[in-house]
Amino acid sequence: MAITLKDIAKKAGVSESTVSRVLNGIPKASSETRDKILKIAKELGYYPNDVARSLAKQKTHIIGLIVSDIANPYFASVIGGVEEVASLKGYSLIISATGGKEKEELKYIKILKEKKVDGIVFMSGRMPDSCEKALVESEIPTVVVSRKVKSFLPSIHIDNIGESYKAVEYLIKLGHRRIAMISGPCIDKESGYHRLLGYKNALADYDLPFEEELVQEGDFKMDSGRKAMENLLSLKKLPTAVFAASDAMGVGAIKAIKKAGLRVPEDISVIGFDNSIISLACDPELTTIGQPVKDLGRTAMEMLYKIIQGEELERRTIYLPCELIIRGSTKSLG
Amino acid sequence: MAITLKDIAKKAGVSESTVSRVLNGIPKASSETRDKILKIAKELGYYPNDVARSLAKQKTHIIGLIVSDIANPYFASVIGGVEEVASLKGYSLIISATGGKEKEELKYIKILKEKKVDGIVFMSGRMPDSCEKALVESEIPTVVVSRKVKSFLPSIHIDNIGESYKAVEYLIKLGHRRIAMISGPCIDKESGYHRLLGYKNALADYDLPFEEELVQEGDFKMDSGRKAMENLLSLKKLPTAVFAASDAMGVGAIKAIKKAGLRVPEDISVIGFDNSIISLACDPELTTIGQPVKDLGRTAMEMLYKIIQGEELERRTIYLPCELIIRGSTKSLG
DNA sequence: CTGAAAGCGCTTACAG
DNA sequence: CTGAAAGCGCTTACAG
Repeated sequence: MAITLKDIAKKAGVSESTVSRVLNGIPKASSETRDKILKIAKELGYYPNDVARSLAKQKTHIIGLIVSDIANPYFASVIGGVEEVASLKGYSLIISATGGKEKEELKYIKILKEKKVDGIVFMSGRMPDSCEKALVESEIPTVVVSRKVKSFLPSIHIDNIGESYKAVEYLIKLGHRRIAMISGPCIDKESGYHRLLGYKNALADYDLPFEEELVQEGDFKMDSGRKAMENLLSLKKLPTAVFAASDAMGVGAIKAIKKAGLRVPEDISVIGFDNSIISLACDPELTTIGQPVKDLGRTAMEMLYKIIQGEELERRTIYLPCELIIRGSTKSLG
Repeated sequence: MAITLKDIAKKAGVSESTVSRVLNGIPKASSETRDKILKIAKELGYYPNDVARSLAKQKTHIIGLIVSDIANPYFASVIGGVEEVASLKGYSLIISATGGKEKEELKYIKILKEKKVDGIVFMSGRMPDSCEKALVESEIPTVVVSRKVKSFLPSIHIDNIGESYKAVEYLIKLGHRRIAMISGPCIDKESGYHRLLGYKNALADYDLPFEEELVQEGDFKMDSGRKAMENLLSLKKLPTAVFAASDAMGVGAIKAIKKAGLRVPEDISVIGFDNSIISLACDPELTTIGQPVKDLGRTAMEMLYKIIQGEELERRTIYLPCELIIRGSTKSLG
């Protein structure tokens, strides 16, 4: 059985209240009783029961994190950022993986409510209305990562449209005119549809025609990028550059291009999105849009902390800038 | 304010005890009161306060996970496995990142004790005596992942010596006689020293001489593999094959080899360790030893669950087998 | 089948 | 400066 306040109180011949105050550093004890209590606590190897404290204080100092897949390096990095700041502020992190399934998401929101977490970071696959409703109704301070919200819930994003625009614009400025895109699934609003939109916008602004055949849809994974590129390579008129909505698809594209006997970037330039580790592993190394993954997590947790503290958020929707990282997979045309 | 048992009891005109029993499905209530209580609970939108329940039951249904770096894909995958099984068994996961620092490790062990977690999965960088002592003294059921322990603490591993042996043996059977190794830091007993040991053992068993100059120490990251390979390439007599103790270093080695104008695997074969995503991103794709990362996590959690349930563990130390995955970076000699 | 009571281990006004 | 008491929201013998 663990040592409790009562044990210390008994041994010190004082009340539990006094022990509690001393141990919490509330400065209303004579240094005499103080020292005695501290000494006994140490002797007995006392450590507080945080469950009891949470119940009494109505605060758990736990943040709940809902994510679709922990093992996904992107989420893992964001989580790393959340954890870093949470730990700094004295919070622990409960992590739940939903596999992007709405039912699981709702289940975990319920569990987190029961666990009385002080806040929630939500970054599961999509953001179904049901989840958003549950989050709002939970009245638990919540920050949403990378998902558009309809309610007042605060959220943090990257500007998928603008950053994609940046990538394509870079290709255009390199002299490319026939630029293909390997997009994500368009049902994915942010990383799918918005990145495609950025591509379209850039083409439009630079008076380049949008051609259906130059857009192939993948699922963000390497193999889908490979297949998408094979399709593009079967076109009568090849593109001179490809914008992939993820590094993995970009790497897949490079593989397909090389397999077809063409060279990157001499024959076709490829640009990715994410700056994940694989963008450095491939050959040539992939030019890409670097997402501030860790900062997304950090900032999410900082926003959450403010809300928990009752502070006003200056902005309920924050966009973090990405960085164009130029490597060997892109080349000026001519 | 959230709805409590008391609210339901009052509205239903029964005692809290009865409400508690009904809500917990303890079958000693007339279906009449039962239905009434359930109905009211639903109306009021009641959900239990798990903190109070934890205090009363002396169980939190929380598992604490101590890891050095969440963002590391290897750990992220293991965590994914732990989470999967934990969730299945009705446990939540608190995750703490230590950066591999002993001080942080001790701090988190303390926090987890205070949070009264039902069990701990420990997979931080090393396993300092102080940590092991703290874990043992905490009396919290604990499973250690990938770290040798001195105490009775249960642990789960891969056989680093044997699996490395397997990798090197494969190269030998391909006809290679001059095989270099890019090892991890030897202060890292398991992934560092033991993998080197497996290399040495294989050489010895096949009557190949061990040559100091063929061993270069890296830090498991890509850049260190590149540098290590550059050193190897400056040898008068080049190796025909290289065993890297991590995929990242293997990829770095490939880059260095290609940069020097040589080919993989025609001139030099390379084999890695881990089967991480980057082993598929590089060119050629890397032959490697595939670690059962997710299963390590799953099994750790299953062991932990048994301990929590008070069951006997058949084996306190479990080794999970790895798989030799043959890809394009290795080639038969001649 | 149901209720009153004690308990889990803390915190925190309130008195003194 | 310190203690008695109530409270946080549950669970669980024990009686009836």
